Parts: sequence; C-alpha cells; structure tokens
Amino acid sequence: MATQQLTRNQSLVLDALSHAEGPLSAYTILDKLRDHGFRAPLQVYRALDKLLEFGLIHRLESMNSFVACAHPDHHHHHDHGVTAFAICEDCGQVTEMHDTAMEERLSVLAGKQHFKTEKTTIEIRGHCQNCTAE
Amino acid sequence: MATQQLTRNQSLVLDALSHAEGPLSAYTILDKLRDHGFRAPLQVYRALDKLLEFGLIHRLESMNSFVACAHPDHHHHHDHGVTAFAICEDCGQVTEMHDTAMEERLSVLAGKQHFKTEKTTIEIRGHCQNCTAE
DNA sequence: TCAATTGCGTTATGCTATAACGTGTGGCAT
DNA sequence: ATGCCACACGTTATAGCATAACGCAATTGA
Repeated sequence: MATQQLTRNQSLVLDALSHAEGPLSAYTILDKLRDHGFRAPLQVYRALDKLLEFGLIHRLESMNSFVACAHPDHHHHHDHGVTAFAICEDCGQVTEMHDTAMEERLSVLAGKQHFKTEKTTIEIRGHCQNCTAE
Repeated sequence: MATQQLTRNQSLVLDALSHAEGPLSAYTILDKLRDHGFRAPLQVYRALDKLLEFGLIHRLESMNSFVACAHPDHHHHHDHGVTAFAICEDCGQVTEMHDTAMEERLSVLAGKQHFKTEKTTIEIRGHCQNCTAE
C-alpha cells in the first residue's frame, strides 16, 4: 500500500506542521487554518489523532504540542521504535533522535519490572548548539 | 542543612501525594484539600512548584499529574540524575527507575547534537506485572 | 525604621482537550 | 436499488489544566 490517503483536514494540519519552524499547539494550528475553513478545536484534534496514528507526526508531551515527523520517506505507517526529542527552550527547535542502544537499555529497565511497554516518551529540554553559543 | 522546612500548604500537598495510590492532578489535590481550607488552584500550583524545586515530587508530563518522589531519605534537595517512570495504564501505578547506563547514553546523544541538557523526561506507558497477568 | 522578599488568598482569565449531537458520503452485501 | 455500516465532518457546549494580576501579611536584614 502506498502512502496513506489523507483527508482534506488531515492534509491541512500536516502541512501546517510541516511548514512550521517548530512545534505547534492544537490551537495555534487552528488559528493558522481559519482561512481554510477551520472553526473548532475538534477539527484539529481529530486530524491530529489520525496523523499520530499514521506515524506522520509526533506529540511532545512536555509542551502539549505537535511536530511533523522528521522522516518524510515513510511510505507505510510503521513503528520507528523509540524516538527521543531534544527541545531547545530558546528557539523552540526540535531534533528527533533514534538510538538502538538506548532502546535496548529501556527494554532492560522495563523487563526488570516485568513491565509491558506500549509507548515511550523521551524529551530532553535544554539549549541547542546555536542558542548556546552566545 | 536538614530537610527543607515546608510551609503549611506545601506540607498538605506533599502529604496528599505521599498518601495517594498513584499520581494526582492538581485539581484532584485541590478537591482533597478543600477541608483544609484550599479554595483555589493557585494554592495547589504554588505548592507544587516549590515541591518540584525541592525535588520532593515529580511531574508526569504525559498525564499532567504529580507523584511524591520515591526517595524519602533525601535530606537535601539534590539532583538524583535522570529518572524514568513506568506508568501502568490499567492501575495507575508509577514506578520510579534510575539507570546510569541510560543517562550515559542520553548524554552521548545530546552531545552529538551539541545540545546542553537542562531536564530530561522519560515516561514509559504500558502495563505493570500485576495488570498483565490476566 | 524601611525596603525587599516570600507566601498567601482571591478573582479572573486563558489554554488544552473531549463529550455529545446530528449530517453527509461512500462502500458493500443483499 | 435498498438498506446498512463505517467514517469523516461540523457545531455547540463543557470539562480539565494552568497562570496573570492584584493586594495583604509576615519575615528578614540593612
């Protein structure tokens, strides 16, 4: 199957996120899409839910906002394993990171507790290279 | 210096969290403390802010709620490094985990991006041992 | 004493997210 | 074709999470 066919609303929301500099909140997206007919939060949230399900976007728990996935080459919505995010508190830039050693370690940790992992959130707040060099 | 002296409000909030089965939201805490004179969200949030600052509680980003720190033996508020949380979606139980290998790995990842880490959030959602055994 | 700091209480407001209702459309088995 | 079902959509209302802004009281320290 090729890339998941998106509805109009889903495409609009994904576009908004893709063209944004950094993460956007649902309400910020709503404002950006008012010209395209969006009027209510649910229109955004429903699209976000689907895009999350398709693996096309990520939710940043620590800031209640959303970013487009950094891997536009995914033709089917499959798991990319655990993703860690580096979030700059100054400029808002988000860097997506994948690391199998880290996954392995998390798996061991969960295993010790006989814990069955469904979803893992890793978010590093701090300052990116650009913003550190003052 | 011995254990940080807490104000009345801070003590009440900490007690509420300490005696709770699982994580509590700010508004749940507010409800629990109405009998003790709490009337407004800010009374809770201000106490929570201080307790977080003292390292006596943790905030769970993925569920907008708070838990007492699992290390009651800390006599000064120092860093315990990175903490990972295993959160059971069934019973709500939260297990606090520390792992230096994990920290090391995250440090390497951040270093690769020349990212200066301020705070790291690791939250594993899933099912604990008890709730898995059906 | 005076200023600075800190905690507190209150009111109001803003931001984040979902419930519940109804409509329209397209697929599909009968 | 008819009827059914699933799904996306639009709308209104409401629930849940968090902070702004004001003023007061107590404490501390110069």
